[in-house]
Amino acid sequence: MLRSHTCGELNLKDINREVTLSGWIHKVRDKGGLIWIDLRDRYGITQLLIEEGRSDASVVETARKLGREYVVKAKGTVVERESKNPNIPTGSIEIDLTDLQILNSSKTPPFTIEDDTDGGEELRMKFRYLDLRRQPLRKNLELRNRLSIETRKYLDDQKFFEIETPYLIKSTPEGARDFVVPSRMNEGQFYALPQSPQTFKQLLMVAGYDRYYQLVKCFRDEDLRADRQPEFTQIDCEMAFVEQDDILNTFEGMVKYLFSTVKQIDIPELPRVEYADAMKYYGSDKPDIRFGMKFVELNDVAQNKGFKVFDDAELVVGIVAENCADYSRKQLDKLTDFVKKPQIGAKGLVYVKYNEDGSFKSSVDKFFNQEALLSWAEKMNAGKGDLLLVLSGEKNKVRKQLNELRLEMGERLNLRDPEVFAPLWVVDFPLLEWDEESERYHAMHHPFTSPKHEDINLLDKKPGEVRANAYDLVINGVEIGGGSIRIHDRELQKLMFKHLGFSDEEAQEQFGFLLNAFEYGAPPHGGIALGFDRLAALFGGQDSIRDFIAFPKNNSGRDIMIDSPSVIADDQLEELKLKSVK
RNA sequence: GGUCUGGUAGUUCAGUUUGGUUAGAAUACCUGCCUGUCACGCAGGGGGUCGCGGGUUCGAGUCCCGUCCAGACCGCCA
Repeated sequence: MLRSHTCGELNLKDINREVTLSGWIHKVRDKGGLIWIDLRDRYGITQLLIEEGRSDASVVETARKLGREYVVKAKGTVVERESKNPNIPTGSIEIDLTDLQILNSSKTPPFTIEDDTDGGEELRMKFRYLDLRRQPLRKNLELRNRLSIETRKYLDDQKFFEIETPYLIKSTPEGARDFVVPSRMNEGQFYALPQSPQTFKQLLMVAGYDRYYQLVKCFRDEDLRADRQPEFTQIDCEMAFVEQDDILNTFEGMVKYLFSTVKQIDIPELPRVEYADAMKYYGSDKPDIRFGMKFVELNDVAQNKGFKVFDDAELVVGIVAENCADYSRKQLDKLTDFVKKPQIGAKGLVYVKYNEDGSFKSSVDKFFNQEALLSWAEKMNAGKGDLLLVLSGEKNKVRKQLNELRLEMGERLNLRDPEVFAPLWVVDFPLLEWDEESERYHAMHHPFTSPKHEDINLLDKKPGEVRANAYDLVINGVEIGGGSIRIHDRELQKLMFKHLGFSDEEAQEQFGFLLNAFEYGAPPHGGIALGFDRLAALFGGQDSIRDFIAFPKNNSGRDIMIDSPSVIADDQLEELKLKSVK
């Protein structure tokens, strides 16, 4: 027998029990006459005890040969420790060894297998199987596992049906770049890996499976980020015979359920914020509402006072940083540099200090007297001791810039606690979005999203103003999910394709299967997809999804452990007709 | 495609601003001592293509040019 117990379960109730443990050598503390060994497995650490003179000589001899990460089998008796360690669950006992066998040796690992490892990012990726031995990574995967189980439980309770959809599908020009797979049996033709099972789940609705879900891998050949991987997992859902509220309520329920079962946190009713308001008050379609600092537009009090920068601006807008009037010149310069970074692109930053004595000190004192600045403060609901930060410029740009500044200030003022969760729905997204490059409208969500009924007549005249039955789930400034009520009418779908610049032929060629299906009794339907990796990272309090995926890719889309992607052999290429025989 | 930051011992970093003797620290590793450790302690030891290529210079880890790699971000991500 290799083990009778794991390394995480023995305690005082097991005293005198004969046990066999197997695991990895975490640490050896050889005190001369006494040797302690920390034996580690997935479940925890148990201390082994060897006493020179009393323990078997062969056990002492074996113990002195051990190195870090050796795999051993250890037999002995559970005894109470003379000096206990309150920091670990097994800290009151140790195993008085009678037998110790080396099951496998190990090279010295290139980094320490500790919670706070000395290993750098790249090295840990290369030896991912060692990194995964560390407790923080193990806990992340445990959390991910918990989330997937609870997600399935909730959806199963709600009569959802998990159905797998194919990974080898058809490439379409809309959306992200596809990963493609050559077909050996169909020379010169390619499959695409799904960016999402979108059309298949809609076809399942036509087929009558009115509540579908799938924890599914999706693939997008786009550049990576801390929260973006080329292959990622979605909780993909679709429902038939529903309106927007039915979907929001169902998945609001799921969000609450997950927070309650996995994090023991009660989430109150989710606010529903219109896209236009999110942009107006937060400058973002994924606002972080853990803190206030909402935008206040200042055009009426700040323009026409002789300050040309403001007078020429489409929008003058600011935020209030509470109790920051004592910011030094240096701190304000740093904030100015921050907004002037090329990635943010503001021309400058106007500040107004509302001093404790009621006076104002600003970067625009030349143009605005105390009375004028007081009117700003009143409009912004600022009090004594507060700092007003104001940007101006073209509306969409300045909102984006102030969003960055707001998040930065939230960070500086510790208002973005990773253990506080503030989910919300952002609703009424625009249906279409102008794309400068291709000079046509693109679907903001995807081409199957239905327009709001009352806005359909705007499609021809003002397509940019048409709102969609589309919604995002946003938590702590992270887009966790998005969905929409779909089009289920063939003619409306054809009309949408027309507005997206598809000819009838192109629409038929690429999405004919869907349009055809809509002729056979498609029910009203809609759905949502949640980014599962992001959800796990959010629950784990981290910004990067990488350590919530067992084997992630690096910044360049490479797996540096297995060294992929890689070149393939000539005969493989020939077989796929990707290379002609010389 | 772009911007920024970094690459020095097994590992994590300091040193580069202002070129100058034998490139340091911590940790890991090895040896010895140590009977209540648990970040064990003490003493000693080994360990370097300063990412790579070129240039400037009497002299380059340090300055210049190029290049590769990694990370963050912008573009991109329906």
